[in-house]
Amino acid sequence: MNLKELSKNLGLSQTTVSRALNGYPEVNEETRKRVLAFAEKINYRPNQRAKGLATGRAMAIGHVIPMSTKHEIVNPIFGDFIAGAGETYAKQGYDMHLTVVDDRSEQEAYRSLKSRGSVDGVVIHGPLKMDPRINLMRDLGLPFVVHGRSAGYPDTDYSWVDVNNHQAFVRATDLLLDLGHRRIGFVNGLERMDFAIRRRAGYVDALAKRGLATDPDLMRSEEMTEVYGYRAAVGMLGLAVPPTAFLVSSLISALGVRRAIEEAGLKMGRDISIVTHDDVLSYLQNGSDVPIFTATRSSVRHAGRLVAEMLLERIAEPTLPPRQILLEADLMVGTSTGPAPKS
Amino acid sequence: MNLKELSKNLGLSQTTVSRALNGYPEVNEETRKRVLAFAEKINYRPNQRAKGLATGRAMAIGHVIPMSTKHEIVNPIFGDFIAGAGETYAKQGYDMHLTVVDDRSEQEAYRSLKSRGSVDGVVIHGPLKMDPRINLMRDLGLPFVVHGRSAGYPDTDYSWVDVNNHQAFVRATDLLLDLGHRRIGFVNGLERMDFAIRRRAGYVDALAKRGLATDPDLMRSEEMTEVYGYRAAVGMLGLAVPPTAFLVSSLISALGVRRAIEEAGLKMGRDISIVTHDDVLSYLQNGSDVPIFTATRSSVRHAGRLVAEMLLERIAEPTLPPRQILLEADLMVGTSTGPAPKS
DNA sequence: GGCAGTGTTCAAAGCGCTTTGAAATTGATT
DNA sequence: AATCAATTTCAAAGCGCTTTGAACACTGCC
Repeated sequence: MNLKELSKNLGLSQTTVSRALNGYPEVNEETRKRVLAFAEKINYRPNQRAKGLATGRAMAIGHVIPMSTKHEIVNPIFGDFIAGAGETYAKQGYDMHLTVVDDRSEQEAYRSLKSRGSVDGVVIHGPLKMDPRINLMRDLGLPFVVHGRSAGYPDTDYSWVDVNNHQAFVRATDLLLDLGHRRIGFVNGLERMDFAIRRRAGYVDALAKRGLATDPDLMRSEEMTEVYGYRAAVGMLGLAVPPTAFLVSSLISALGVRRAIEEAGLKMGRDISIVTHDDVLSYLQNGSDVPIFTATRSSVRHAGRLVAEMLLERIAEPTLPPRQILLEADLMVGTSTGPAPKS
Repeated sequence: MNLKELSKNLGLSQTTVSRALNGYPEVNEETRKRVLAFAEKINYRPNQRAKGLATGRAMAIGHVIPMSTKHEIVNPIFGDFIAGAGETYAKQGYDMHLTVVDDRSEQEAYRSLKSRGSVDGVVIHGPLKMDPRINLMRDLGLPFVVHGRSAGYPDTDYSWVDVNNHQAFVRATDLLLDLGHRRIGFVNGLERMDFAIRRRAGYVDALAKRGLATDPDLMRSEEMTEVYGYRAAVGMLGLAVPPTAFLVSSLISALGVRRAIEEAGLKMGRDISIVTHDDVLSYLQNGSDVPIFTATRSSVRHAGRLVAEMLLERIAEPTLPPRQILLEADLMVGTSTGPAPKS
């Protein structure tokens, strides 16, 4: 059933019915009630494409998921982020449009979204340092919000929601240093990613503040899988002077680190400490009452909600200046940390 | 730039340009080349909504993700499934449409997708036993493919792609039985889900075949998180006669089971065995060369590709009879299994 | 009675595309 | 030269909605 038939059935013009349904004031209250009641009864819902064509708005938000052909990893935080954002979209009547692309054609994907008019705005995931997508979005005139930040652009130039990664990793490192650890293995994410750069800086700065130098043998950077965490830890534990603690960028990799530790016959929290970042993924809680891992914690789902809200706000008021939200991570003490063993 | 302007620039009618772009035969080859070249040059892309309105096809596939308000879990396999499906969609020019809904309004979400004309078909995720969505899809006349199956409907009545969960869990249980285990703790997923029912049946049948009874104390069913695996294992290990092996429905829960085992001072593969199901998630490989866990293995990403292919095929040929694919899981022996310890 | 103002409804145009049915052009055939 | 068929192009209608500008029906007021 479409608007035409609907209005014929009601003995009204399409105009009036459309206005009644969309809450315009120039409709008699009686009439509106009658229209709404009937529409409800027959379960009428306007065709989204036709509506979009007429209004020029897609009522949809685009998410582009790059799928590197090399390291075929799907970002594990993606599901939770989407869940948070999707909640907000649903509330405001927006749809979510997903595109999976191999990383070579990512820019093309954004262009295509714009020129085909499929979305009113996009979320930029996993920003790199000086990410070209930010300039691309500006050129395209497509509203966007970045989940994370992109060093190289002034922070106030675009809208983003980010965790204070630097601060979080300074605090995490400080905690380990306070416990007496001096050799801290750093198991970071891919350092083309902005977040990983900032975490590394936090780690390095915290060491420097106490006059400690970094040791390249104690710093790894990779896609954050469980196996990577395991390998990195095995490697570092095999050093002539192994670390007494690990600082890890993801709970998933931390699971791998723990595996390596236990395989080496060491006890986590006694022989060796771990601090990790925890994105509070729903299927991977960090323990229940007492956290397993001491962790910097920030919910990616909550970030998803915030990003979506900010983006919809920008779409509604495109002239507003860019907005930013910097979330502070909690530092939760769990059972994975303890004083450095006397050597 | 739209079709109207484009054709004006070319000195042709919209009709001809449209046909040239869409590969219709009744266009002079010269003309087609000229049109394609120009369109390429100015980077023209037809407006998707207008196209959809004119053709009646949305060129989009819907995925509805229920977000239970109670146990706020996002299915961890979702990312990988989407990656697989997205690949196929991209190849064939389809978009992906996501809706996040709380589970009470799930049916409404499907109705809405249909009546608003947002999608040409949908994928049904996480089917329950006798899942009402299957009948709903039929009523709506919306093409669909189920990822999994729904007991209660005849298998040949609808299209699905499923893993042979029963067979996989028979084999897994047999393996443990062959190793001499007699008390096998079963850490299953939610048993309203079809896959969990079948796995349970596999476990029960394998025991029965050897004349062994089930013990309710050794069977748990929950949402498959890490913490659940941990708690379930802790509980069972505390029994008067604890199990000597665990059969687990998800690698993530298996990580929790391992944690419980190690916390109890036991060694996995020697004191106690684990067999788990492994969905081959990209961020959670089951070890590298030698699997950590002995596991029944079936790639959810591959399933995503198959589901997408099947759905697009159904959309193209709606009169074709339903098709089914039953995937057999591999049984990979890792380091988590060994003979039952002598008691 | 005429006018302005208000409230309510409507016909028709337009969003950007596809597709139908007709027209124009060409070449071959009689 | 006339006819026919095949090839190529076009104008216009239509997809289902919104929105503009006009019309209609009241009311109250001079």
